[in-house]
Amino acid sequence: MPPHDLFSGAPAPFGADSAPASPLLHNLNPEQLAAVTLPAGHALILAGAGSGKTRVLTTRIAWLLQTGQASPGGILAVTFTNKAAKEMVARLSAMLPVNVRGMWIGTFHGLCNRLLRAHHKLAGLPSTFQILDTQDQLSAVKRLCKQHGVDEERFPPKQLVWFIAGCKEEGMRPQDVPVRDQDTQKKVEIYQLYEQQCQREGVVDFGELMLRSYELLRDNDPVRAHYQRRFSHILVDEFQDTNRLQYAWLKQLAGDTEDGRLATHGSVIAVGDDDQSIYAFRGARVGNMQDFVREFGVKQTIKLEENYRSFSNILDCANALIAHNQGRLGKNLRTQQGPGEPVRIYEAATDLNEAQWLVDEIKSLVKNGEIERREIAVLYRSNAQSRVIESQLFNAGVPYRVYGGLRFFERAEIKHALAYLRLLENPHDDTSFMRVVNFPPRGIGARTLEQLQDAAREAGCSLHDAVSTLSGRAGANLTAFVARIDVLREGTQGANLRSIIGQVLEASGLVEHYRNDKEGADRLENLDELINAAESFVTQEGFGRDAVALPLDEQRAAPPLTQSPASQGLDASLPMAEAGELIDQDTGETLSPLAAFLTHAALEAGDNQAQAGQDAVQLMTVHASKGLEFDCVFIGGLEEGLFPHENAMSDHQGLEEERRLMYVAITRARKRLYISHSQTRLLHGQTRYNVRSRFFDELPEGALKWLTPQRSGFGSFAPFPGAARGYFTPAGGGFGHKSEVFASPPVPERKGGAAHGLRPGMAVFHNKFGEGKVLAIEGAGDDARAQVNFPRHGTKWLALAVAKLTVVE
DNA sequence: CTTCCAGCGTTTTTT
DNA sequence: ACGCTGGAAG
Repeated sequence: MPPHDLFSGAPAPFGADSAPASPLLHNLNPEQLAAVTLPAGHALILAGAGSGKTRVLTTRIAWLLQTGQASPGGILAVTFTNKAAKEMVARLSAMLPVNVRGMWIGTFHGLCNRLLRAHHKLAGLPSTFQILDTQDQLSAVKRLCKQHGVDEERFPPKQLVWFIAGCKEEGMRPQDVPVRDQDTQKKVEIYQLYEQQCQREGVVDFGELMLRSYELLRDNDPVRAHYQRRFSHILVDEFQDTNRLQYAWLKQLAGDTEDGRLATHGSVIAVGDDDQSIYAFRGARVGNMQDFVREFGVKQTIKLEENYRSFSNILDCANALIAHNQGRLGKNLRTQQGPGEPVRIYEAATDLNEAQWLVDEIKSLVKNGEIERREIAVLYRSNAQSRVIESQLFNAGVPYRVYGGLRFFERAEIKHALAYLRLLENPHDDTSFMRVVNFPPRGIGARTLEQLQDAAREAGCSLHDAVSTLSGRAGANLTAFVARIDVLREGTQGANLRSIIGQVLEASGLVEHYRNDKEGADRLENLDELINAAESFVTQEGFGRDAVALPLDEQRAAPPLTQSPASQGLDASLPMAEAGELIDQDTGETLSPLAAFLTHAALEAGDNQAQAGQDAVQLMTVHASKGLEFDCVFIGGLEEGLFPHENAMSDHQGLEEERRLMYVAITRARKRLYISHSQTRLLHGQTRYNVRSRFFDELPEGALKWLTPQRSGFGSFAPFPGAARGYFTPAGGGFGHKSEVFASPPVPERKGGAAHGLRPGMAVFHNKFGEGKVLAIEGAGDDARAQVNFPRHGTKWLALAVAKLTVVE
């Protein structure tokens, strides 16, 4: 990241200007201005897509500081992603010459980490506690299952991880989980064992980070009182994505509950958009917005409805679509821009054709110089859809970039290196121990490790400590391994981060191992990159050098924080100026660069395959696109069962979330939007016949342009689109042989056509269920199944070899 | 310890 | 269809 330009903002004198005169407030619309200059108190800001939400948040902070209503130390701004937090910091720095390091701006987990580092003793954690990511957590659970003889068939570790994370998100410790059945009973037992294991090893998972710091605040009156008094202004981004625990955490910081009502200090500003709530599946609770209004007695709700991103045809689509959801807080996007181009709809015969059309369209857009490739995004509901599109882009030689996949700190070789580093910090981290004890291979087999684990359990100690209790030949290699780690720890005391990592990479044998591996070149490169990452981390975080100078006189701006006798002692021990550092509040010790770097690696897994600088088409899921914007957006696969996804279609809530997802997708586009679907799609190795998505019927006709003839109702298939325009000339690549599809009827039939003769949209009669409509057909021959909706019996999948269906004319 | 193969799962994802 | 995981064989 480039260094923050602290002085590019207007050089406004602090606290001197009256609010409206401040250059900060220029060019804000009335709603934005109202939100930025809200008087102290709690408020909800309903910020529509593209309404300048981040700008309002950052300007609000800047305004609070500039007018002397708050000092940097009094601000807490919390986001979900590191990206959002970084952007806030960057924009704020550009606005004001302010010491951003004095402010608590970060992700929920980042801030929790900071709290726990500062009060690790009160939180019951060792100062060296390590953070488990999802991979680590899974392997910890697997290890635990093996150790305790848990039947992994009945209780798949993945499911257990999900269960444990779910409990924590709801704020539940094992004893809080309601046990209805034996299965739950067992899971709770495993949850408890898992907790004990983590505690013994000094590690916390992401959920624990949140839950533990919530409990820290809840159970320690002076600590809670301190932070409540300190953070006079709390701002929450993407509030609709908060889960129950995060909301409870915020309540702890905001004030105490007195006879059922929240007695709060200061102000909490929650910014969110219920229409963009797309993370219910991971515990997000939109209901927190209503709860917030009720429990905080919110008087002020401000809606930001002016959209600065898209032309009105696009917004009309978004508004019309989302209007089909019930129970919204209510919001309509508007723009001062004109209608712009119509939203283009395309129907393809096959997923391959859809991809070919898309690539042709992209090529001509770029060729005409209308648009840069990086300003074109292709969005899809599920990752599986990217494959066809990628192959077509690749064939056509169009540069593209796919979001998603393994991130830097998640790669195996990086995790190996980090495991060694973590063992230097915390030798009792058994997850890390197991990861590298025999990697690179050093003759420590499964048998030996079983013995070691038994010994450790017997002695109630870590694997590291159990090694010395193990005697005989089996222990020799282990002893050497532990000795190597311990020597390394001694030898790197006081060394700088770069040299520590360098030594570890060599001494661990990782470098040599990958050097001997003929496919290890990439991995070596990544290990090199790890050293670079550490180097730039040290520079950025200001370890070993002075942090940015403080143009803002904190003493002058600091509000009276030490007035309460109850918390005076604590206040004295929590120096304001050091808010940005990770400081042990018991010893005053700051986190070592290595410890800080390991924390950083765990909390921020790095970019998703950034090939920065390359002018490439952007491919991603709709989820991944949230918060981004592009001149031109393609949304593919708008088919029943895919978007809305079949797993979400059955219930009302699921369907509404799918609709919000589509809303998010539409509102990514600035100028040009394409929505497409295909009659057939290859999924899991089978051709599926799909009906076009119901979402098409929820868009306003006037804003659309159908690039292919719109079929009237179901069942009648248009002549194959685009063939006359020469779209499907094989490009000479590996896919040319598929061109025969073009000559065949729009619905490609496998092996001489479907014997059953059914097509989606057809009306059929069933002896038991009566008349119904065919929604989809899957498979062929004896495996062929049809999804049929019967008005009286609902939607059913019927095996055509068994079910007697007759076509109704 | 490495290599191979069978079996499994396949909506969305951040920390 | 396909890629990853884990267990068994070499």
